[in-house]
Amino acid sequence: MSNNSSQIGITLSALHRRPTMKDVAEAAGVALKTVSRVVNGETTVAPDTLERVQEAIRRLGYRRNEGARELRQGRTQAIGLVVRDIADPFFAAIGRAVEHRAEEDELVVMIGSSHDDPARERQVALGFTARRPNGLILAPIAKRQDYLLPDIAEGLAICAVDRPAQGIACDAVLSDNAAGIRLAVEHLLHHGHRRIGYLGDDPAVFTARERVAGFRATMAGHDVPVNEHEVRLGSPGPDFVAAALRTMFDPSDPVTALVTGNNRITAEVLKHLAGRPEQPAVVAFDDLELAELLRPGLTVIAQDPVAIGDAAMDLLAKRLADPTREPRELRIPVRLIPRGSGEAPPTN
Amino acid sequence: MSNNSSQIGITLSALHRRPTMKDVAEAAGVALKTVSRVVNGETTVAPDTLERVQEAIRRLGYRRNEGARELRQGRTQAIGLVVRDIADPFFAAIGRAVEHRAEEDELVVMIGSSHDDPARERQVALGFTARRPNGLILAPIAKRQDYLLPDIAEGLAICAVDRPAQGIACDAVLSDNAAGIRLAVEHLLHHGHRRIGYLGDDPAVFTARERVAGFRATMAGHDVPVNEHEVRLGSPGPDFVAAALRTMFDPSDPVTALVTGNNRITAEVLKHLAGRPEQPAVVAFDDLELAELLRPGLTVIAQDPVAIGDAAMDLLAKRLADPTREPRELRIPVRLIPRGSGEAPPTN
DNA sequence: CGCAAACCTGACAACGCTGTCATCCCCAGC
DNA sequence: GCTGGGGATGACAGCGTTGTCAGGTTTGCG
Repeated sequence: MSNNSSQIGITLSALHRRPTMKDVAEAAGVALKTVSRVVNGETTVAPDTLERVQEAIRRLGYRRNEGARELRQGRTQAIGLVVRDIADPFFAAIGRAVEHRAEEDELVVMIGSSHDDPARERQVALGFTARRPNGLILAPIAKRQDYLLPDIAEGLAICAVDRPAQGIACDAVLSDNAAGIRLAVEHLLHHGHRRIGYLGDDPAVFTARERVAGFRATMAGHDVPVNEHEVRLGSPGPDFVAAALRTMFDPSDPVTALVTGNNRITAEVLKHLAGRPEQPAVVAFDDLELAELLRPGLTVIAQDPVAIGDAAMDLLAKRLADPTREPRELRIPVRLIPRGSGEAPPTN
Repeated sequence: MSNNSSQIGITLSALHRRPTMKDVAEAAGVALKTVSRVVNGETTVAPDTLERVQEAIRRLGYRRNEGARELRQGRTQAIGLVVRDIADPFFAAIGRAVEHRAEEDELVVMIGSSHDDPARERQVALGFTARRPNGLILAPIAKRQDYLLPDIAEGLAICAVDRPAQGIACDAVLSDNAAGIRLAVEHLLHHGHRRIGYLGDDPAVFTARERVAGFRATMAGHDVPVNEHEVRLGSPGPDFVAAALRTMFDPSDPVTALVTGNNRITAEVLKHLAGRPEQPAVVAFDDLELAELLRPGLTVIAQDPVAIGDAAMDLLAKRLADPTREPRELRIPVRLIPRGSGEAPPTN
């Protein structure tokens, strides 16, 4: 190796070159192709040849170079996973599911976060597709994903999660956002609340739109009027939440319950409520880790990220098997986990 | 393409073959090698040639096949990351840091979980190294990692995190476990506690040993006697925790404070304490997401997973630059986040 | 004008593997 | 003894890229 010269000082096993099929073939006294047959478990190898080759593989510690194999075959046995933030428990759980399924098929999972930046989404996704993976699972942030069109044309299977993709025809796995909020609202209505406030994310976000629509639809379906100043949408943050709560607790007509539209808003709301006299019933979209430790308890609408990841892998497999199939949009059910909040009648 | 025949029904852009450098070269009327020069930003290309090639690249939508490049160069521009569970917030945060650094260097991150299974650790790690990545970051679970010796000999940079690796010489980045527990104990001692219980993980776990050793050392350093039945080590779980608490709250001589050795134990302890009359001061190793929402507050020893991931990437870079350097073990400081618990004097 | 140096370009091999096809051998069957 | 067929093996090309080296053209300068 050329860099041996710069490796002065290395003692014994100075940077050994990996054994290749060629090395194994020489050691076993067979042709390279025969080694390939053995490595790939083809059955047309005579027993004693097989034995000799396997022995040489063991002796040299040979392992197949997947990169070379994949170049030859035109596809990398891998799945790209682009999420908004892998440190977000929701996406981490999706990642776990994807990884679990990938392992069964001996696929490598390449992971990256967009951190809600459209340019990064694109950069990370294209960085993955340049490796020619079998599939790409993507939590879309950018307005359009049409930068993936060439990859799709070339046979890449794509599945959107959390939000649908735009500008490309691909499968998608989404939570049933509206139904989740319906569960939350009906839980509160059922226990006697009528003055219910809603705090949601910026309506530019797809899921936020679906959730607030679910809120309005459910309230309307039960003939409960909604005061517009009790439906507040904005970027989660202390200022937004503080202002929203101030309006909702206007003494002339305070709400008795709150529905929060995502976990960042929930956290902010709970922090604010700790310092306020009003203690409205809160039902939150998104489960919180350790929510069962909170006192009072917090009733939540839990998404099912593992089911989402699983379903996404299913859809990828189906698309790889039949690239012509119609793109499908799957809705994963959410469920209400009652932990006390909203189960007492309104207190004012 | 051979599979065009099976693609009956595809309309317009039936599975296009990706353009290669050869295609670009033909389109631009230059040699393949010149395209390579342009793609790699070499400066020895005449301005008008450059222009022609770039135009052809744009027109064909050419993107370099990283797999082929990496085969040629012998290394995949990638980092393998094997953690215990990517859905664990601690490892997810390490993942985020690694990914962030990797992105700067245009490295792909391959991620996988061992789920505390030595065989899986090995399988996942070897699956990654078969792709010849630049580096591997590993949270060791298996007794020994010597299955990686061939990869090391071939130039793979390895860095252990969370726990040291065994059977191989490699860098490691660990939390300063003993110092963390010292902070916890001294926090309690400082506020008047003397009867302090310790609940830790199974001593088979490296970090658990370091932490309980920190507990004993600190108590001894302050001349506070330790009752053996108040130091309980075992696999986190309801039964273990319930039994441990029963002993510690023995009416004849109950503890007034508890130190918990990891987050699973902490969660279990808090659940149990909610149903008990005793309300000892708890200081926990590992921060909990949303711990600030808990009432009463929970003082914690927070590890710094982002710093761990960062440091691991640093060490990999240094090792790649100089494969002969001595392996180093880095200790990342932890810090105490006071949130109220343990700040009042003992109540019994 | 001549020659070296600098610059630009391309032919070719190789990275490690697999697909295709050819070859060889052995034995059954006539 | 000859042919056919099937099983075992190997030679070779090629996946898409980059490193090496050689060749050709231009420029600078004595």
